[in-house]
Formats: sequence, structure tokens, C-alpha cells
Amino acid sequence: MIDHDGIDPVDEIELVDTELGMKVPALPEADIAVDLHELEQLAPYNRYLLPSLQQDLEAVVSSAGPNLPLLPAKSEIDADYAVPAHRLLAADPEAFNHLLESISEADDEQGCFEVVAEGPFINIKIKRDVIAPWVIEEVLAEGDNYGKNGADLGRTVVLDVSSPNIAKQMHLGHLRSTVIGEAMTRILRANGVNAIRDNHLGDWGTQFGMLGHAFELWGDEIPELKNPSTQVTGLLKLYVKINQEVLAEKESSADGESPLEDAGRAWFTRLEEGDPAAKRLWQWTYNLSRAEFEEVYQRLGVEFEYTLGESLYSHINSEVFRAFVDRGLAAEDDKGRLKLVPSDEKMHALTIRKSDGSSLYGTRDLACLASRLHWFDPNEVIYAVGAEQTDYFKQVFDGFSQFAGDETPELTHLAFGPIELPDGKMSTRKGRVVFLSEVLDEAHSQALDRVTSNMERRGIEIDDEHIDQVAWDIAVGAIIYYDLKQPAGRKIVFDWDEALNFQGNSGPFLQYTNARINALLEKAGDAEVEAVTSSTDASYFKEDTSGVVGDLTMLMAEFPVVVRRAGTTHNPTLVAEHLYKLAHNFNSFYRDYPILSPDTSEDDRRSRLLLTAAASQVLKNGLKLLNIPAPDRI
RNA sequence: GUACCCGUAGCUCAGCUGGAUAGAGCGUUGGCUUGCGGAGCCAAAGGCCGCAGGUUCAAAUCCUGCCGGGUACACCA
Repeated sequence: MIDHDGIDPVDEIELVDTELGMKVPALPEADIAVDLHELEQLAPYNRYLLPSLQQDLEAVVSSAGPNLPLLPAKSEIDADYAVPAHRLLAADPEAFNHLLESISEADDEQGCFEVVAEGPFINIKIKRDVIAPWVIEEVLAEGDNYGKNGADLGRTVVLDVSSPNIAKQMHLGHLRSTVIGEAMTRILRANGVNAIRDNHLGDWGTQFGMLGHAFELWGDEIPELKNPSTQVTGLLKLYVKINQEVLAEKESSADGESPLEDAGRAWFTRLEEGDPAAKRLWQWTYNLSRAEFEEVYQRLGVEFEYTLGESLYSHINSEVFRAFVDRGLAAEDDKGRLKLVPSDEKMHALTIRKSDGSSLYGTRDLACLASRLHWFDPNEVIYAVGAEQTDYFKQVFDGFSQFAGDETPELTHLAFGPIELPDGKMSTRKGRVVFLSEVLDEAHSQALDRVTSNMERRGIEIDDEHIDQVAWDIAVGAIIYYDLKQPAGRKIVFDWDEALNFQGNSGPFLQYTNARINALLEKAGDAEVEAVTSSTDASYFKEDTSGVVGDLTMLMAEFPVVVRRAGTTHNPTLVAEHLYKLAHNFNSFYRDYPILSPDTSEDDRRSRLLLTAAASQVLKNGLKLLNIPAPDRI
């Protein structure tokens, strides 16, 4: 038998009263302190763009005609606002001209906009030559803080992220919640939010009962369980085995019942009722899994303020049952199950207590919400969980909203599609899974080849340890970016070649651009870069802003706006896209504007170094927000 | 069956609070290193924006219907 008798499970936890009329667990100590940052002193996100003029313009436009919209222009680096005045122009050209004139006279104190009529459109354009030095100056002055803003200061958001199940290895499916949750956290913080990451571990429930039962039946037959380094694999084997047998039982029985499954449920009930032997096995498994998850998180550079598994909330099952029944929000059905009473009749009722008295996923989520409300008093709780659970979250949110009334925080299901394999869905039972560690290892090995040959070609000697670290940075960057570059909603068909493609719109492309800039600045020398960038008014900047230089500075100007929008729309992809554009534009600039060439004049050299330093800063800040490593060389 | 999501370039997808020539990456074809990292840059080819109606000065975008693909509807999570 496996030795887990020495494990000492935590039994007693302290409960505290809440204003919701139910007890919740006392808040466990945080793993890392919640990062409460001070952003008051930062500039607003829209400091350069037209919103400062917006009210004024709206008044002018609406006085000219009832149905004239003032639109933010589609291409933001070209025009800031456009007024499509087709009708006005057709009906009354004189009025059109009058409007054009009035808009031109709008109060633009800083003189950074111009108004042009293009066909029936009146465009209000930013003057790039005026703005560009301001932008560069701001970027360099704010440094690592550029892009951050205090727009959401005072707001608290709890993010329910990652949430792998214990007793199984993390696979590709867990990647998205982890990666999206991490980027979202960093973006929210850049907006001033007090963001709390809680890894809602799947460490409880009937599935665990199945495993426990399987362990007792066949634990001795699984060789992997005897070797500490393969024990999680052994547990997974057990899980697969029992599920297969349950399936077989169901298929061969007339009524679709499975005694084995019933036994699994019973095992879970035993665990939930506090059976010491069951708890010891559970704790052993829990500890094993936590250690294994920790390795993956370290590689990905991800941390959580809290890792509070579902098991914590099982201590207040009876509180949930009682509170919901007392308030008439849950009722027992004819089979002895306790079900929520939905506010909308069309909604299915969610079961929160089985007929044997044990809890379900939803019970624990309700308990968890009540706890989070008490602990953190959040404005919002964001669940980064797969889209297949959309209806489930509607049920939980509905139930909790009825229960907590006005106290209910904003509840957001940040849904993402599944990661599928080219030959279909991942299925643990069918052995069609790609484990996260496999993907990382493969990415690392490919990156290592590339980095090694790169360094050889460039004649750079670095020790193996450093090269290995860089290869990890690239591997992790590639995988994080692959996940982040398309919005969460859709399913991703995992394609090895594309995920590990280091060209085009990819993580390594961004890292490459960063490394290249870094090499350039290094070659120029600290002294010169320092001299150029320390000037407080960007006075060295004297490029023509009509082309790629203008595009580049406008992309830098928009960066804080994008960070803001990514925060409000919960969409980290916006930052990823923006960085791609920025890097791409920089590469065009790099190609067309020699900097360190002997033929470049001193003035041009300084001016271009200044722009390069600013672009580098924005790129770095953006990569940081997405949790993509930015090594100096790759 | 009911509800929700998705049909845009050969492939994977942006764009969808209606506005100007529908954009990226991959792939294909061609070009660019005496000048800083070619993991780069430039260009070309490639589209009845699923189909049919409707609203509008204006529809990939809004509405209705249809067709095709997916997901959810457990005493799982």
C-alpha cells in the first residue's frame, strides 16, 4: 500500500459570521501580499487624444443637424474623429461649410488638431508633428509606468483563474485560463484595479470520490504509484480506468446505472463527512498535485495571491443549504435533491445538494462567492473558465444575485473556447491529451537550437545556463502569445507548427524586435543613450512624421488607450495586437532609417536613438502586461 | 427539442454600438543584406463578408427567415 498514513490533513477551520446571514471560512493567509499600488500621480490614459475636445465638438456638431454622429475614426492613427455629413452636404452645402467652419473654430488650445473635409466626411485629425515630441517625452519620463493609469483606482476585482483539478496533470486546456487570467490581472492593475488572483483548485467533488474508490480497488496494481516521480501519472491512470469501467457498466446495463459510479459517489460522501482515512488519501493527493502545478506555474511566471480549492468551501455546505432554503431560494424536489429556484422560469434549476446530502460544484461556487464577498468586498468577480460552462454560470450568478441582492458584485464569466487537437477534442479517457509540460518542453528544445545557432553566428559567448534560460523565455513567450493573440471566445485547434512558429505574428517576433533594439542601444553606448533620452523636452527629435515615424509615435500614443480598453472590455488580445503593430512598425523604421551608420548625421542619429529608446520602452511595458518574457538577447 | 456561439482570402482569424478602397498572420510568387541582429522588411496574387429578404442616404455590421458547423441543457466539474 502507498504510504500516505503520515499525512496530517487539516480538519478544523475557523468560521466567521457575515452580513449575508451565513457563516463563511475565515480568510486564509495570502500566499503573496495583495499588490495595492498607488497610481494617482499618473497621467490619464487619453492624455493626447481628442476626448479633451470631445464635449466641445459634440455641441458644435449637434447644433448643425439632428442626425449627425461624431464618430471615433476607424483608423485611429489617421484621424481621431470623423463626422459623416452625407445628407447635410447633399441638402445644404452652405450649412455643411458652416459646420466645417464651426468645428475648425473649436477650442483647441494646444493647437494639435486640424480639420479637413474629405468628400462628405469632416475629419478631425491629430497633428503628428506637434504630438510626436510630446509622446516621446511622456514615454521616457514615465518609463516602466507608461501605459498605466489610475482610471479604476479604488476598484477591487477578484479573478477566478487557472483552476486545474488535482490528481491530474495540467494539460493544454488549463493553459488558457492561466494565461488569460494572468494577462487580465496585469492589465487591470495597470488601470489602477486592486486585482486579486485566486486559483480555484478543483480539489473536491464526486470525481475525487471516483478516484478514491479506484485507489482502494486497484491502487496496488499501478506501478507508477510506487515511484514518487510518477505518482500523478499513476493517479491519472486510476481515474481513466474507473471512468472506462463506469462507461462500460452503463452501456451494458438496461437502465444506464453503474454500481461503480454509485460507489464513487459514496466514497465522496464519506470524504465530505470527514472520514479520516479518506481525508488522508485526499491530502496526500492534494500535496502531490500542488507540487506538480507549482513547477508549471514557475515556468510560466505565474503567481496567485490565493490558491483556495473547492475543498475549503465544503466546510460551509450546510450554511449554504440553510441560507438558501430560509430565503426561499432553494427547494427540495421529489428525489430529495435541493435545487435553486431560478428567477426566470425558462432557466434550468441547478442542484446544490444531492439526495445523500453531499455537495456539488455549484454549492461550492455559491459558498465561494459569499466568502469572497465577505473577504474582499469586490466590485467584480471575473471567472476565466471555459465557454461550455456558460449556462452553469448563469445559474450560479442568478442564484447568488437573488441571495445577495444589492450587495452582489458585478459577476463576469470571461469565457474561452476549448483547445482542441487536429484530430478532435482532447479526451483524457481516450488518451488524446497534450500535457502542458510536453508543449513547454518541445518549445524549449526548438528554441534552444535556434538560440544556440544564433549566438554562434553572432559570435557571442554565453554560458549554457544563460542560453537555457533564454530558450525558456522564448518557449514561454511563444506559447503565451499563441494563446493570447486571438480573443478568448473561440475554440483553438492546437497546431504544433503554428504554436511553435517563431515568425510573423508571434511571441518570439516581439522578443526578437526587443532584442534587436536592445543590441542597437547597447552598441550606441549607455552614455549617448542617456544623454539623448534625459533631455526633458525631446528636443533631439526632428524626424518627418508623415510616414512610418508618425505611425510609430501614434502607436505609442495609443498604448495607454489600448491598455484602458483591454481592461474595460476584459480583452488582453487588444494589447497583443497593438504590440504586434508596434513591433512591425518599428522594424520598418529600423530598415529605412540607418542609425549607427557613419553616413548618418549627428542630429539624425540622436533623433532616431530617441525614438528607438521610446519604442523599446513601450514594447517592454506591453510584454510585461502580457507576462511575456523580454530577454536582452535571443 | 430548447437556449447560446460561429459561417469574412487556400488555411487560422480581426473588423460587427451602421459610414470612406473589408484587414492581419500562415501558405504561394517575386524582390531587399558593402547599413545597426534576415526570427526582419517591401510587393504581388488571392474576397457575391453562408443564402434570401427587410430597415437606411449608407449594411460584413442592425432585423426576419433559411442553410451549414459547434456547445450546453447530470445527484460531473
